[in-house]
Amino acid sequence: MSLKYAVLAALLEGEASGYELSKVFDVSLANFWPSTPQQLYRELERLAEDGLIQARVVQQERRPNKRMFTLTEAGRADLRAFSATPPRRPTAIRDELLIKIQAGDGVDPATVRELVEERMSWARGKLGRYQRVRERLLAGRTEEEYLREADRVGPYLTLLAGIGFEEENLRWCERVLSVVAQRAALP
Amino acid sequence: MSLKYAVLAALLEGEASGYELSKVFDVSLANFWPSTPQQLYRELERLAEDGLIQARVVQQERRPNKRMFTLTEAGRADLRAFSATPPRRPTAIRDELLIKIQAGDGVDPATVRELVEERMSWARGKLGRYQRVRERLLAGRTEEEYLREADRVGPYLTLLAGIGFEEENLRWCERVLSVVAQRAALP
DNA sequence: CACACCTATTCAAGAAGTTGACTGACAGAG
DNA sequence: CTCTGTCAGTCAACTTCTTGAATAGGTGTG
Repeated sequence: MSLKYAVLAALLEGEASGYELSKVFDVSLANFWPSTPQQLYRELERLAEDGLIQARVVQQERRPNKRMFTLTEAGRADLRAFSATPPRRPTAIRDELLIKIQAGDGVDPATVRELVEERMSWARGKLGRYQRVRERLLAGRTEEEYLREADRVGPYLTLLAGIGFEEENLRWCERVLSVVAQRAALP
Repeated sequence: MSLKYAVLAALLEGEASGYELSKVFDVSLANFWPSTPQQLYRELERLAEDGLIQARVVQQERRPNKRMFTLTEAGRADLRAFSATPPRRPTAIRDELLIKIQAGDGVDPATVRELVEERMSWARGKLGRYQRVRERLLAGRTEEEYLREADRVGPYLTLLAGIGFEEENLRWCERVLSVVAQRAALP
């Protein structure tokens, strides 16, 4: 149900093709609303049917044709209405690693350490990508300037959420490593 | 696919009925693997069929009968194997509020503030419940003592993840409030 | 004493999400 | 010159998840 609004929100950035959206979702919205290309294409189909977005076929020379989608006024209105109402469902996190850690007392400490370190390097990668997105948004301005001048701050705020989440993730991983190390050193 | 292991991990705490599990999932595992009672009952069915858990019917006087489930040795082994392999899929977060914030520049600031404050009070509630679980686990001991003495630290570590997550959530909310307030004060 | 909520689970239907393969042309690396 | 990768999608089959309701006695609230 909310994928719909995630797509509409992504289109606030301007016209995009399904393919472009699937890229955007990968790097930016993936943080809080993961979805596969297939889901996107289906959703775009539906949204176009409902008149919330408009499709326009772009003929291309040496590439497959593509359909570019734009928000309609109806789409904007729907999105605004959605954004002004409280979420019906609580935040859902699904993290396999946490299951593994929950049951990890039965596993040898070296293996646990590897799992956690893998997570850490992944989180660092993600943080790096977030930082690059941040630079691009700021475009040389300080954060203060940006927050005063920018038309929209929504994308920046959600980016901060992503950054904060990964940083917290890293702190937690450190904690796990230290606990595991200490226990491994005992009897 | 991983609900399976979430259930097995929950049964490490000891025998439980489907109903009890659905409660446990609500307060503790809900943090990283949400699921509805229906999913649990189906999963328990399957696990019992596969011999990873054992069912035992308990006749009750003034209550409906219940089936209590225990891990079998096969279940324990399967869970151990799972816990020792790297997660195949990355952490997935689904947070409607973030969509609303992403598109929130079109909404009036007072409404945004309300949404964020609602989230904050919800997060505080969750933190409170986590703290109570923490007290129960520590059972009067200091954290250090607990980490040395306890048979299992997995549940404690995932609890810390939940606490850290909600705290980070609150920090982010504060940030959003301050940005929104500052922008509302401008032209 | 009425009404709502708790225990304990099951059923059915539908929506949402996942997986994997297919098309077909071009661009760049080795 | 082959091979991999990118662009821009579509299709089908499948699994998982969500929603809502049914059952039915018991316990607590106002």
